[in-house]
Amino acid sequence: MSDKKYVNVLIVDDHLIVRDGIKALLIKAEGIKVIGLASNGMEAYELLKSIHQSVDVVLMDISMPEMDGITATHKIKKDFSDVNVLALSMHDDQSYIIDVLQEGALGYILKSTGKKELIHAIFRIAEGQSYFGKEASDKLLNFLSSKEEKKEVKSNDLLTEREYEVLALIADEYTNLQISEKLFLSPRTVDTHRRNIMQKLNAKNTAGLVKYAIAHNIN
Amino acid sequence: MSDKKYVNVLIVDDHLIVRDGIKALLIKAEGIKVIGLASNGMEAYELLKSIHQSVDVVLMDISMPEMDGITATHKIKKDFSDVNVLALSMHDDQSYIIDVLQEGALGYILKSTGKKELIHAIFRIAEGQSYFGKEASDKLLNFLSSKEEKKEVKSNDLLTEREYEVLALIADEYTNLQISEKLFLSPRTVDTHRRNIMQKLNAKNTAGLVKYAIAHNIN
DNA sequence: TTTCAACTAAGGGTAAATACCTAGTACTTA
DNA sequence: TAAGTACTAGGTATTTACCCTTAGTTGAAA
Repeated sequence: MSDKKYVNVLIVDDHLIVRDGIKALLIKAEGIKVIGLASNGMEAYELLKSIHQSVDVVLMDISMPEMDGITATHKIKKDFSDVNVLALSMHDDQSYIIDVLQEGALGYILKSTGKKELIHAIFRIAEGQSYFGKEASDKLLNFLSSKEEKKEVKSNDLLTEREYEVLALIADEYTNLQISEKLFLSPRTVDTHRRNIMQKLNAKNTAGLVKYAIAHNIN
Repeated sequence: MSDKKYVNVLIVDDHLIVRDGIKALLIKAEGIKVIGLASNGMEAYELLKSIHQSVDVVLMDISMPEMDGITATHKIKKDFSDVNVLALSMHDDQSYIIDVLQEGALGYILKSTGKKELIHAIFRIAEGQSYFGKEASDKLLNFLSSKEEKKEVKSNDLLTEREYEVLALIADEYTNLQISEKLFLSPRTVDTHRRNIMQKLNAKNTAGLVKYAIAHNIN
């Protein structure tokens, strides 16, 4: 992108107002051009199929319906490795940061970041360099200094259809028994699903499950 | 505001990018002027102390640190009753909608709403009329047709300091026993707090508590 | 065609949460 | 000074969640 005139940006966020807002923000920034908008990971991926040659930076929200930002980043880097991803999230949870960076995002900043820092980050990412907001840096250092690395790294499989279904009902305050009735399953099966989900997500209990469900828009 | 030239808007949201984004959005809208920004309810309230005469509409996010949008709306309508509030949220949970409307907000729209609808809503609210996005309308009808009205209405007390503290730890995946150790309490006391919180929030179990905690930025 | 993942289900536990109840102390407010 | 609220904590019980393990079926992929 060294000799291009603009950094071409694709904004991915499920909230229209946020999307339009960031677009309006970036329009006034010199050297940046918003060339696309998508409301979820799937849409972004489909859009990139036709315009990936002209996209320099994807501004990627993490929590979205249809396809979340982490999955989308994975698919994008797999198929369009020349497109750089900057994760933009409200969450400063260590696991999201780690996850999306493992999928190939070059940077991570919070939505509570200022306009200046956003623009700076976009230019950095466009050059193929990394950029982390303060919170992301802290969490990263925290992660690197802990010994849990391997454990966490290998636990990034997505949930299965059935597991998503069960998780959604858990987050909706259903008990295992109620879930089993709703899904025509044995309570023991629901119990098994529940514990499998907990293991996959490194959740200690229901609280952890619900936090994941909300962050990933599962419902 | 009938003979003013502009609808003066105050934007309240905890995410700087969202705040700046909406501002950039509205700047291009004819007849609307963004005259203030605040990053939480407390800041908005303090700001209104000096400029409430010139504010027509407060665009109020629901989930914020320091002081959430529901509490802020309450304080604003109490002290500056001529200022109209339009709630702007990512959540379409019935309880938030009901809560903020009970505190005096005139409208409720989601962040997934489009720019056009946002601007339309702002003009409606500025005129003292109500405006609800589709999702809010649906939930409202749902609420009105249910018989739980009184039960829900009377259960809007805020939690106490201690209860917030306990709730935060619950959402952080601590068990009652761990919480009791952290706060130097008897496990029975934590249990009592937990059940009191559940009653106040109409939560059925831990899942309900965590959902509330996240939506209200308790941590 | 066998290997694997997803889905199903159960035995046999322990730990934790949920429910209903009472009750003391400390502090504030009417 | 009486009433109320927050905070504390216990008794007693049931229900639900959580843990470890095994295992059958199905369908898809290697």
